[in-house]
Amino acid sequence: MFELDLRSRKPIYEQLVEKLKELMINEVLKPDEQLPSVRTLAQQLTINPNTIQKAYRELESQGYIYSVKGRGSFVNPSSHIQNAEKIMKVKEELSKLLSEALYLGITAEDLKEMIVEIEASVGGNQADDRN
Amino acid sequence: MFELDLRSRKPIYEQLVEKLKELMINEVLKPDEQLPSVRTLAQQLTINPNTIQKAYRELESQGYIYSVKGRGSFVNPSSHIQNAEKIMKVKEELSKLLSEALYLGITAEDLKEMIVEIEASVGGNQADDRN
DNA sequence: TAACTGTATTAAGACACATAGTACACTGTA
DNA sequence: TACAGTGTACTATGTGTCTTAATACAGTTA
Repeated sequence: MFELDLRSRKPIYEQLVEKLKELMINEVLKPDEQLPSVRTLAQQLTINPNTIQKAYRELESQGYIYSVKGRGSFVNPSSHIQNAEKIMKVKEELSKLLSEALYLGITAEDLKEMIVEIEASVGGNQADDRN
Repeated sequence: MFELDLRSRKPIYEQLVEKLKELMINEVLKPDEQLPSVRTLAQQLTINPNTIQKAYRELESQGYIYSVKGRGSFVNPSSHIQNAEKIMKVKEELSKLLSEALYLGITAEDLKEMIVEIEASVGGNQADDRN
């Protein structure tokens, strides 16, 4: 499914959160699709089930997935993610990173171009998904 | 000078790196200006000098400051930062964050507007600083 | 019932973080 | 030359997080 860097200073469960987010954002994992169970994914990645669970718990608290005891964990449609506070956080992070990029000499035009490319690759199909 | 969250899961030295970067990017700390010594800053923030040193070492390895034994630590002009690898990293981080922002429903127009605002606030004075 | 799901708990080890204390080399100045 | 200030290095210690391991319980599905 993906690879982890066990020697990284970044915790495994955080790497998992990032990778899984990526798969959902790029719609490799589609809305309401079931994620691998904590045990099977742990076996595939040869890491402890508790570590998977920690990642799933984090993803659920951020609104990216929902879990049902006895059934499994599933991708939450992006339109269902609680937005108010979450969007603030992302914007703050973005603000820092954009400032740094400009400081390093990346031009505003470069940055705008990045947005256009990412928007195209990720598919602009969220507009009609809202209710 | 600034505040730290000692109870955060984020290490103090990383918070320091972020805050100091911010001050340099916003030109509160100007090129070749001297930073507080590890001991005085440690006293001001009531944390250990070793922690300050760790932050300074990190900033130096990233090219943001330079240190001279016996004299002090100073802000490195942004045009002197080695760019090749560093810009790649920042662009990768940006790419992830921009994808997430779009996924959460922030529009490309919002993002472009952010860039314009940040560019204005940070001062577009880097173009004529290069050699 | 049986096999699968999520969830919770405790214990242990490894590792990074932060502190404390000490020491050395270098620079600038009285 | 002294002295105070600077960066830098090292060891030791305590603390917290991460990760693993082993169980256990509750709910769902065939």
